[in-house]
Amino acid sequence: MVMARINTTQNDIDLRSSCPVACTLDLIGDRWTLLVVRDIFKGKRRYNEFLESAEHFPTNILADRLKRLEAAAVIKKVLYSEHPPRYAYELTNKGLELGKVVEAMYHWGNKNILGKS
Amino acid sequence: MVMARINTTQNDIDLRSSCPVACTLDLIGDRWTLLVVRDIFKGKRRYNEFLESAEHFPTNILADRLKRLEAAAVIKKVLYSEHPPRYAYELTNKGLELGKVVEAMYHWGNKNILGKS
DNA sequence: CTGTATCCAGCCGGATACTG
DNA sequence: CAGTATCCGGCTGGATACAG
Repeated sequence: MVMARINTTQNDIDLRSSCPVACTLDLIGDRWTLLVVRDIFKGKRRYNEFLESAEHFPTNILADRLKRLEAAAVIKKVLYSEHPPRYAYELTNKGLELGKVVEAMYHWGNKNILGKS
Repeated sequence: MVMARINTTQNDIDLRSSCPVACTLDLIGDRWTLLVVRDIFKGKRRYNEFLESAEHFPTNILADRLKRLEAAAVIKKVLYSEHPPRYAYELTNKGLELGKVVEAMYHWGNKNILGKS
């Protein structure tokens, strides 16, 4: 059942309910999406930098997640060189605010999975 | 590639890297797991109460996620009636600390998807 | 009520090749 | 470098039936 839909140009995202937690999970509830956001927080900007992450994004998955995140206005592409055109991926305000979620996961994982601090 | 493994009695969970965010996603990075945690925070305790949530858990998915979360010591089963035996699902300390993550998602979804507050 | 079992379509992940 | 395309096995999810 579909409650609503994130209105994007290309990539519609169905929302299951009006619960903010469920909505958020509909957008970022998978094993890869938030790693892109994490990488940008860590200073990465280009496609190849993401590919080099420790978790080894499959390239098709990376391309898909970048599109989804851009469609949801969490990230945006910024042209930073022409001939050939090259883009950098930046967080929007929406994306920057996801920092709280990433941080919470960082602390939780550190303490409750890795047993640090 | 497997970096490490959450040592549980039944349900081993592979970790892709030593990044706390990636580890956390390996455990709760899907569209359903955190909804169980959310429901317990909302006061739900029994199998049927979870099933009645707005998002309509498929019963096999719910059973699987309860097992995973129990194996990872995020929740625990508490016997609260005998004849027939009935269990309530409670959060452990580990689970309670996931509240930060759920809260962060709640606020983010409210503001950035639902457009409230 | 509290699950388990089964079926199945479809998506996801993983690998790899290819293109501009 | 920055992606796109393709292939494929397996898991996920969704529905439903069944059981203690």
